[in-house]
Amino acid sequence: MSIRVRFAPSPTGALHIGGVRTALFNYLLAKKHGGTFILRIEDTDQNRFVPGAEQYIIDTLKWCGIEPTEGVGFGDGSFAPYRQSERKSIYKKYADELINNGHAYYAFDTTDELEAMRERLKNENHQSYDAHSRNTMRNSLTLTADATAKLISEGMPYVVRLKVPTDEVIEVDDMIRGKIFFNTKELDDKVLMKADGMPTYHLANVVDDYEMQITHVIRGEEWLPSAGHHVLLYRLFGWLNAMPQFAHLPLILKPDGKGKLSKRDGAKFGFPVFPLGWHGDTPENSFDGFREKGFYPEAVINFLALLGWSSGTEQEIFSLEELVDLFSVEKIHKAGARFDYDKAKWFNQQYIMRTSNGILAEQLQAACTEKGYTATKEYLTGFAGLMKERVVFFNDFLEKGIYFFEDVKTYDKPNLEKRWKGDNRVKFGDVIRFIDTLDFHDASAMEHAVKDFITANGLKLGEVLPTLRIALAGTMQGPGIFDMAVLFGKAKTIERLKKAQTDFDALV
RNA sequence: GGUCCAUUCGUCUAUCGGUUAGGACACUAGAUUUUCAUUCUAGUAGGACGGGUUCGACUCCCGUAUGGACUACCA
Repeated sequence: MSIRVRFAPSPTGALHIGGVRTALFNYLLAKKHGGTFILRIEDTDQNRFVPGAEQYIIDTLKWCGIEPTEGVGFGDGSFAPYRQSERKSIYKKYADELINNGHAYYAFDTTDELEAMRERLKNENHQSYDAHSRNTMRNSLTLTADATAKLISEGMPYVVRLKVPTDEVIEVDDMIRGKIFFNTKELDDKVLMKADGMPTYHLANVVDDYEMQITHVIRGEEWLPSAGHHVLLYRLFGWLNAMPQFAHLPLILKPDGKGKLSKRDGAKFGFPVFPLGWHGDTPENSFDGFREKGFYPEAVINFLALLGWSSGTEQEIFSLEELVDLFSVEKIHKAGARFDYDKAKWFNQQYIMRTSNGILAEQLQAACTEKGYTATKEYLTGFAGLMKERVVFFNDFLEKGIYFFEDVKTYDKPNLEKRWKGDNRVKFGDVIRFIDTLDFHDASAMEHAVKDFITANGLKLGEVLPTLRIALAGTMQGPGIFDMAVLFGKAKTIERLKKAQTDFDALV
């Protein structure tokens, strides 16, 4: 049987980076075995539904290059619909089946009654709606069949609850953690159908995974505690032989290790926690994502893949294809992994350095257009070659390399003051005139010629060279002086040098 | 409180009973360079604790501690 996995997020806002990793691991398992990767939208909570969230999920998967083979936004396959809100009647059917078999029941308790029950049980270990307390509540177990039917016909709101059997052991076999056991006396009577007619996660998830013939459920560790309920449902439905294999992924933790990474941590720690930007209704609810920050999707994927998984080798840089090839659920680490932004940056830097100058030039062309810069492909190719080892984010190219596109507006005054004096200052014009006589094609030849000229004229390399750099770039940082000069061309270089000479005199 | 999960350098991890416990990020130092970056070299740093099992334990078992998740008509 071929593998079928699903990524099943809830459209309650921007997709968290942890969700992206869950999607990635599902994708990797599917691709590795030539299986099917499904996107299912779990929109059963009408109160938390956020417009645009579904599209955000689709856009994210596309940007990351981990596209599902079927599901919302990716084609119908043969198991549509993939939106749970469109599958209500299916859940109703199965809930009824459970009720008819005595495995579920109607419950009419109001919020107040539920609170009173919890208050009453405060001093006991079982504070929940379970085998201990259900006989004290208002439900079809304590009411007669007639009374129950009457309440329903009168329009009394009700939920359907799972009737958890007493004192049985449920075994969950997790691919990452091994066997986990739950005693049903610790399990509560989970709500299966809500008063609004929508199923809860537990019912919808199990029903859909069964109906969609899911073979492997890869999801976050937060689902581990309710996995017992899920296995119970498979058993009660008689689906045990079709039950998927479970793999509960370790959580992605905050950098300080205190709890799982949450969306507010982005602002708190100063890095993105979302793949793409999100425009909420208020500025506080709007965030930049990895994409806006200047990350490459390949770097984000690589980084996320190694957060909780390792190939077992010492290789760190993996293409998606390599990840697919090497992936195995058994190699997933058990413990939670802290989010390490420094490492994420390192990955991005690696990807930028490994991207060809030609491709970078194409990407830069678009960025330049946005900023109103005009530059030839040839110029941008040269620029990319000079700058790519000096940037971490793609956005750094135009920020750190602004002087490749605009005139130098400010000079590094402290560093200039140290050198703009004596012979260096006096003979700077001579240096410019000499440079003007050179051929601007070979940076290394220029460098030798200028250095010879400098020493031959009794000047110091350590004084002249930095001033040339500041003249051309305004800053002490950046590519080789003559690499820049060649790229700028003679006219622009000489123009900048001459202008700088006047500016320097005014400044220092 | 209860249930469940976890625990190797600061961080991400390798190790599937016998290793000088390896790599990467970060950090420090040095080399290279006109600067920055890249690159290279070197260094600091680790098996939570206590019991077992075993000839031998980071590795298996138990306990403790610590951390985490869950404990909604949210997912």
